[in-house]
Amino acid sequence: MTIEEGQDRRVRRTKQRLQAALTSLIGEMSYDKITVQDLIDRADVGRSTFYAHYETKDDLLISGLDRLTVDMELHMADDPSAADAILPSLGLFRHAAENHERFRALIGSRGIDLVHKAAIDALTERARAAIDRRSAAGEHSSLPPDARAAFAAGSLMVLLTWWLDNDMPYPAETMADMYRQLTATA
Amino acid sequence: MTIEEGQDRRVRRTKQRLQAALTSLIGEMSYDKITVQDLIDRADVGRSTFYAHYETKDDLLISGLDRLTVDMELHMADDPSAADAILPSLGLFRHAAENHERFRALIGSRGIDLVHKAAIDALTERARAAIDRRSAAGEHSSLPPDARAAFAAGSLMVLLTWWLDNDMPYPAETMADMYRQLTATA
DNA sequence: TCCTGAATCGGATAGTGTGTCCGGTAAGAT
DNA sequence: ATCTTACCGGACACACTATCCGATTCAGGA
Repeated sequence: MTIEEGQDRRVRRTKQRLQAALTSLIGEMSYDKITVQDLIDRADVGRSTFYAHYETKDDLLISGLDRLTVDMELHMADDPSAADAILPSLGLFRHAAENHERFRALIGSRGIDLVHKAAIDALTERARAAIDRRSAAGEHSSLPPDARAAFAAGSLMVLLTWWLDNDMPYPAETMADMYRQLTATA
Repeated sequence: MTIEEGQDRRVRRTKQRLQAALTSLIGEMSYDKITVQDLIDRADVGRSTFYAHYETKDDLLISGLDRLTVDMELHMADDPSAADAILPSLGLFRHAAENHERFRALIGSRGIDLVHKAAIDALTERARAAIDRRSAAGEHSSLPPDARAAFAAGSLMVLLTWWLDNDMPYPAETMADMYRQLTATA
């Protein structure tokens, strides 16, 4: 549930504020230390108002996640290698580099597990589609497609996490190359 | 801090009880729903007694983790392919198959993130050592050892997780083979 | 066996956070 | 202008945490 158009202005404003409060707070403290009280204080919104829109703190987080995954998908589509790779990683690495503050807070070993999992799910789905496309095109692999997809998505996240954790010691292009090399056999 | 020898019998008994209570409860409900009250009820131990030994619930969990990682290491050492692979996976897959209830509760998408991370850390360290050994033996790789280690550990966990989540549709041997194939270029 | 110190009990307590409720108010929609 | 809906804000019941302390039990050495 991203913020939709056909709602009362007040509703949009409130959701907007809460989302902003969350991202702003995530930058300051670890996610699980954030309380609902913190959120409504920062958003300057009444307590009951929060619960009128979201069940829990996690709910608010997940609501905002759509944008993240959509963004990821979007940037992966721009990748010049999108055609031949199961998961075109260059666009993703570039996107992560551009938004590294946000990405570091959300993904990575100090990130939020919920987000991490959501990202993996999105990537797995994409990988699965690419694999099916390939096999429809006549490519044969002895490995089960599910496992290949899980591997492709998981190992990409592993590299991305490592990269973010280590302050991005290489350019996005190098990372994409690394990923391609490491998963060449898949 | 595993349960050590040189302590008062009562201390050992208490810790033993609490550890048992935790593992037993993990089998019944998700880890984050478990409260300290649940633990001391199940262990039949006073509240203050719990806090005399552990700071928090996580503390208790982490204390018991040593055994898990040591077990993993142990079983990986028994692996016949231990010599030539960066991470010998067969022993691990077999060990996971034998204790699949426990492993499913701890690792995997429905598992406990803390445990997952601890396992990755242990594997990464092991992989790092193997890589250093190789490079000392004259092997050259264009990829940074840190990244290789993170990739080896992470992708092994990905496969293990996928395997456990999907009710182990293949024997451990097949999984180990899969892992070897998928990471052949590393 | 007896004694001493340590561990445990158990119940009280302060503190924090959650989630719900409701009457009153303010702001949007038509 | 009026009707509708969202919001406020404070109160409330509840759950869980973490600490404390006097009383009790128990382990292990003399």
